[in-house]
Amino acid sequence: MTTLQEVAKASGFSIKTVSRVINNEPNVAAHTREAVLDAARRLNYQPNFQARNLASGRTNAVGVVIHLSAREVFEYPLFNEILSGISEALQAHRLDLLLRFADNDVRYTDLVLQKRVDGLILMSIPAGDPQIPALLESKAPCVFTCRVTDNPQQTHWVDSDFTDGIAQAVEHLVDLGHTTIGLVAGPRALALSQLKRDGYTRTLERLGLDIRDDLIRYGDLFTHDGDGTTRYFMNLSNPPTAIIYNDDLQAIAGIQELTSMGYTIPDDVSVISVDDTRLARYATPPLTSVHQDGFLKGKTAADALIRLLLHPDGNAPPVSHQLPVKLIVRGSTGPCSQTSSRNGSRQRT
Amino acid sequence: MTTLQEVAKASGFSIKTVSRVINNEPNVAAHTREAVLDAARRLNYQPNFQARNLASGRTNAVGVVIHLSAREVFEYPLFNEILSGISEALQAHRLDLLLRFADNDVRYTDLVLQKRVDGLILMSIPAGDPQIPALLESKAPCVFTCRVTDNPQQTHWVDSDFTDGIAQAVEHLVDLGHTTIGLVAGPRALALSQLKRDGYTRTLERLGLDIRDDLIRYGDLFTHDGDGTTRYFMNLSNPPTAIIYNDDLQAIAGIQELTSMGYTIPDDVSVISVDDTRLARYATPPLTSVHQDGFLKGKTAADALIRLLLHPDGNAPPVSHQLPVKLIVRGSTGPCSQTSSRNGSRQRT
DNA sequence: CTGAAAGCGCTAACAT
DNA sequence: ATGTTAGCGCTTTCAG
Repeated sequence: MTTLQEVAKASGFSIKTVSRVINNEPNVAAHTREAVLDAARRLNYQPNFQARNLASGRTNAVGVVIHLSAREVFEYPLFNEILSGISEALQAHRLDLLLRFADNDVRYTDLVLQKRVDGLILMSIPAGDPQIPALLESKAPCVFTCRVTDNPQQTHWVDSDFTDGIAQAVEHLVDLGHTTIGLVAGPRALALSQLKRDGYTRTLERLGLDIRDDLIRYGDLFTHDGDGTTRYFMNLSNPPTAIIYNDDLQAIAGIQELTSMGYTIPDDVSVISVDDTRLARYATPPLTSVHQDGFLKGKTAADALIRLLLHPDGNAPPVSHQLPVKLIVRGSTGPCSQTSSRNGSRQRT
Repeated sequence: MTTLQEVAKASGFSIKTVSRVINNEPNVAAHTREAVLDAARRLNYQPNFQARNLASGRTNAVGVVIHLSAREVFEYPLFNEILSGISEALQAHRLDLLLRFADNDVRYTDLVLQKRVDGLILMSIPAGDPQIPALLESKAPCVFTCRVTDNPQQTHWVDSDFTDGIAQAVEHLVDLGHTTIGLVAGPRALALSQLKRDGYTRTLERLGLDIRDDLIRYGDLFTHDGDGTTRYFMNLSNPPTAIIYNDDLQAIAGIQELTSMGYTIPDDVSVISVDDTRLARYATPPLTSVHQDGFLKGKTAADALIRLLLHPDGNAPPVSHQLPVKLIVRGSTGPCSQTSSRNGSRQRT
């Protein structure tokens, strides 16, 4: 292991001059620079990041924290897209990417408190997570890829506009004649679940349709419908003719459940999913889905964090990015087969 | 930021004693330990990893290097499975995971040379990669998830037994009456391509069938068949009745190409893919595929690396792990529709 | 059982 | 344009 010291000795210059050359700082004579670089090359010098980091107080690494297990993360293509976006943004700034799966109360604040990374991108952190207060108090640069509901003003975040997404989904279904629509939101503690609920109720209200509490369910992410939500819906005395699931995986599981119960999709029940990952396209039938741009989400979050790292804006107000979403219509939605008094008479507002 | 120094002062003990307590070293009186821990808690002490790493020479982080772009990696589910396995193994040893996408000559040797990580797991590195020699020379702990053909003895590796996998695929096809089988291997520079070729030729030989060079093609990974291999095959004067593609994505693209050319799968052409990721199950028709266990591959590689980190076995011979694979038969393969003289008369060896 | 001193390899003032 | 001097916060000898 060659050190700056040794390069200094070999080149005949001081350690500081060598440091300047290695770090491409100005104010070094051209021939000095050459001589130093030559010595460095000869000795096969490599700067030691540990030392550099300790002395400078920076790590040139960013932590990505996901509040799920590695398996869950990698089973759902959306995270891959997000990670891909993050990774691309970081690479452009030569920042390293430290991945931390924080399921089961795994700590993540130590990443910044122990100076392992310069900042964090946090994904799917539920409201009320006990580590959040300490994190915010530490003033470490952080960007959340979803809103943390209990600290709305205090964090930078980037999120997709699920309220609008569900609104588009509901409108599409109502256009097809559906008036009884089930909504499977995610966990209550995630902001996205509340956003979806808002989009659902507001749109039904706006279109003058009834809102039934028994048609709104909360649940897990990605769960393969082990919770029986689909069965619950279809066993209601007045079951929905369309169901909006929380994500593609849930929708696929829901369709399997519906099929096993004897329903045909979309003839008997229309199904809409959210996220529109690759899974939506490969499903049978292909899913009508609310598309969100995972790559952009990741890139936007990373760029926001990079900005924080470059310009530590003491107390500037948090920045938020709301990304647009778009309903992609495929084969899992169709006209409502049940004649309904509202059918055909609905007026668009 | 609280330092050991400050905890020492607050607790009235020396910095070394505090260090011992923090690191759970023996030879500290119980009440001393209590007093120190108490002070540390009061001051909200967090060890600084940079300093600890610099002093100890270890980083407690492992680098994962993939010779593909972030997009490519995350588009293909196999890598997710591998990463998931790696991540799980590392987490058990409280090692951090640094991800590096090394497409386009991105450097990765600096990760170890500059002491950012303690060791590397390398994926999909082609033979002849110019960074390999320096890496091996540095003696840094490394595990490859595929064999690097030009340094067979010098590296630890874990790989799936593609030779056997392709053998199983060929046998299955021959059982179905196919005697003209196309093979699309990966890039020539990857060991897995050679392994597949070996499995192909050896099995045909063993079964007494002809080996035609024009039925073996090399190509990229995951390419969506922009290279026209499928078209090339079908335009041969004696085209194959079955094709083994390099991976699930290629097989899916191949099926699309075959379909657009008017062939029906599997009635006209049988198709087999390798990897058996989720994509294989969702494809239409579902793919007959050579399954490899990505999670296990990742976990095995990480565990091998961890062993190297814990027991730096100077010059012990490299360890290799060959993981079993298994052909999963689904709907993309069927009986050969062409009458052939060999049909039905073949004897299993 | 506990402590003092000497670095790890680099950066960051402040000289010159 | 170049060099000197302190540290960064911790671990590691080696002494008590």
